[in-house]
Amino acid sequence: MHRNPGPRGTCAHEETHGHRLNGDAVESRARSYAVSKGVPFTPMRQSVLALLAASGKPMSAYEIAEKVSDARKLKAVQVYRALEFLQEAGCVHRLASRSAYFACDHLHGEGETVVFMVCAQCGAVQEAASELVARGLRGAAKTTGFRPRHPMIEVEGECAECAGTPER
Amino acid sequence: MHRNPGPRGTCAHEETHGHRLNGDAVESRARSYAVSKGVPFTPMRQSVLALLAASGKPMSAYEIAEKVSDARKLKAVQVYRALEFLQEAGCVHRLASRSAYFACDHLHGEGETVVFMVCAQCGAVQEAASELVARGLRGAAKTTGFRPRHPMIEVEGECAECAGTPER
DNA sequence: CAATGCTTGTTATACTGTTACATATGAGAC
DNA sequence: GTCTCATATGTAACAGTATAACAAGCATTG
Repeated sequence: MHRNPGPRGTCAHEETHGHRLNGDAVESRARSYAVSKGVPFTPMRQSVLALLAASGKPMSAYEIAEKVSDARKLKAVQVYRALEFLQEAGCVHRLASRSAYFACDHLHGEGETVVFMVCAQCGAVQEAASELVARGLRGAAKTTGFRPRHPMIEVEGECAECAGTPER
Repeated sequence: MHRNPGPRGTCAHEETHGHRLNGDAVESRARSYAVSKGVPFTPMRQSVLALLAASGKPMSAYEIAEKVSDARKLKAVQVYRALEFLQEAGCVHRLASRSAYFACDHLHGEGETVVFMVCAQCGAVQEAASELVARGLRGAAKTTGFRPRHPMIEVEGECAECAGTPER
């Protein structure tokens, strides 16, 4: 499961996981963050996170608003507020390439460079932390003095499942 | 007629250039593309490209519509149409993280992995083609069978100029 | 000329995200 | 208890981004 090519020097840790995630784990991380900030983990936040975690795929804020169907129809702004909290908590990320949000149970380290691989067909997201990519970015940046800030990168492509099912 | 930058293999070729670009070069590439497609390189397309090339920074479609100031006020939809052509021609890229478009005179090879470094402060974009990043992505993808399609990645950070001028 | 194919002009609309303000709720201070 | 304060929620309006649909223009070609 874990490939570790281990190119010399600093430990290159390559970890990958798919879109099946542990809802309880991600929620407990959100709760911890709420406690650390002294703010409540409200039902609103819980609902949005639970929906994203259960879906396992990126959703737009308006999709979320529609599908958080505990009777009440949420307004987009409410969803955005919940998402803001969840992003701060590190439980949810935004995919700029799709203007969509998805839950993630991977606790990202401080300087870690995370790669989000987005399937163009089914929308599933896989994450991987790649030290090799991180080094490549640092190398590219060094020549111009650029300082990478949020090393979160998105790559479009085709997941294994969709590649195996060409014309659906 | 696409030139394909040769040095490949295991050798990591790192090429970088800033946001000063050659307006004539990028326009002639657009013209070549137009010829190859048998469509005209119209004044509309020329204006949008010229503005982007002269600015050297990413601009939103609506900004472009305002600033293409040859008397006529462009509608957004017209700008989007021009941008569509220019993106196909490879002269303009879209920055998903900012919903902005910028001109680029770098002819990207087929399987090349390009890194766009976006300064969070001034908005300037620097490009670099990194073979090391490409290898990292392939490695990360291989573990899950993911096939990267459009290896164009965006990294936010701080450019050397802005880093040297902390509070402007 | 007529037909075709592409570009442009115009209107409308959908999607994404934020501002502003009123109200509610919960925890501590008195 | 109740006052106060900070935060969360509800609501409306709006700003910004992007596309759809269709009419009209302008080439080139048969």
